[in-house]
Amino acid sequence: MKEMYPKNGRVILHVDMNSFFASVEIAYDPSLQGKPVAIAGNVEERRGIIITCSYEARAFGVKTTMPLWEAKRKCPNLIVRKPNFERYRKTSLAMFELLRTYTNLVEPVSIDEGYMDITDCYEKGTPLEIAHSIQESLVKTLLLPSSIGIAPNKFLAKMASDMKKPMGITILRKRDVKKILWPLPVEEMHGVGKKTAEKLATIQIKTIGDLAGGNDIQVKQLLGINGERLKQRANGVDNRHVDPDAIAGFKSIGNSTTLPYDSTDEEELKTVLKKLSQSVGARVRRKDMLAANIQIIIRYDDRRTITRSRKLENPIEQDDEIYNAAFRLWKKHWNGDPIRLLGVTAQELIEKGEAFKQLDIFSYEKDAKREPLLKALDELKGKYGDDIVLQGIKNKKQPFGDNEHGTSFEKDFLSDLNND
DNA sequence: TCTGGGGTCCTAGGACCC
DNA sequence: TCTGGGGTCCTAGGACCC
Repeated sequence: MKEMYPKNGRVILHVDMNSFFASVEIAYDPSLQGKPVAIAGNVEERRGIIITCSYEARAFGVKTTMPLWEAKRKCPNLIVRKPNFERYRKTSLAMFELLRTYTNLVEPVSIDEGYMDITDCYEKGTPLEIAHSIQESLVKTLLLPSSIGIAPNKFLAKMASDMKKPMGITILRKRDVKKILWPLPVEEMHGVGKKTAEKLATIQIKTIGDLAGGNDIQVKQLLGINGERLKQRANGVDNRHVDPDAIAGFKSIGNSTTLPYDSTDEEELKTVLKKLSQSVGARVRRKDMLAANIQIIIRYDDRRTITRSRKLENPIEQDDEIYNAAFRLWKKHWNGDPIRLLGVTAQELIEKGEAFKQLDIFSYEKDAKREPLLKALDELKGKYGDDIVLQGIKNKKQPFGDNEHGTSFEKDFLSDLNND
């Protein structure tokens, strides 16, 4: 059984929790067991939509993103709960802790799914035995159902976990790709949405098999670099590693809200912006980070959506700083039409420690190799004043470090010095 | 009576520098 | 007088996913 996979191949699991939010609510309130349960945003408002729902609700035709009124029409006995994100985050942490008892090579992808590389876990059993053990533990300790895909790479594992829900375990071998994946519509592929499927249809690519055998040049012309990747995946090829640190380097923190009604009321909108800025600020500070760029999102009553962003001279973290940046963007770019949704996002996040280092000019002094530059800096400072020199460094963006930017800056600086 | 909120990655054009 | 090409940064938007 242990020869199930080639010696040099990998064994990747994709663990996907079934209707996670609804399952967590049911785990907390067992009286919901076996009933049609849905989690919906804006429960009181006309704009509530289904975020997720139990399989009992799905049997009535209730689906994710369906407006609440429609879901209730399809399933009059639907039990509707508001989302409890704090609860889901905690449960998610517990779930990933459980996965890490099998291997450290666990890569969370979202709140309710992740990849595991169990290639070196053969002492714990066959891949199938390990998957069963994980699934049972998740039920026993957290009362949560899951589906698991077993495959030689991430893409196939992801496709496999989708095949049997709920509580499924599916093995997808490379040699099964032709028989199992190729007949499926290309839209079933992870990474292919409606637009990409439409584009592919123009060159007669309708199934995953069509894409696998598609003309390289045509596909690339149509979809760019993504086309090449998708074609490889369609052929069962995916060399991405399971990276446990991938989630650590998150790129942005944002909050947005759909207003109860479309609004042009400046005071009202300012209050919303302020609230959003506060919540973003709290989250940024909790992570000990600073934001070097603030973005706002405006969605108008006709669903037209614009984003406007601004890079900041100095990274920020405080609520009022974020609000000021957001307000200025809003003031400048709002065309006066009724607004349906507002959002504030902190981008280009840097860790506080890192930010300090970047501004710490004296770090040069610790590095003997920087001696000539340090002298040059002193000379420049004497000539133009500290402020101007520091501003010059800032504008170069990459003043320090041993990378190529640092080196080129060093050259720039010295050549400036010689020319002037 | 329509379609939430949290993200990531990619593309493309203009500014600017060399 | 006329005028190249490469590289990076910034900004905006689109596609996709859960």
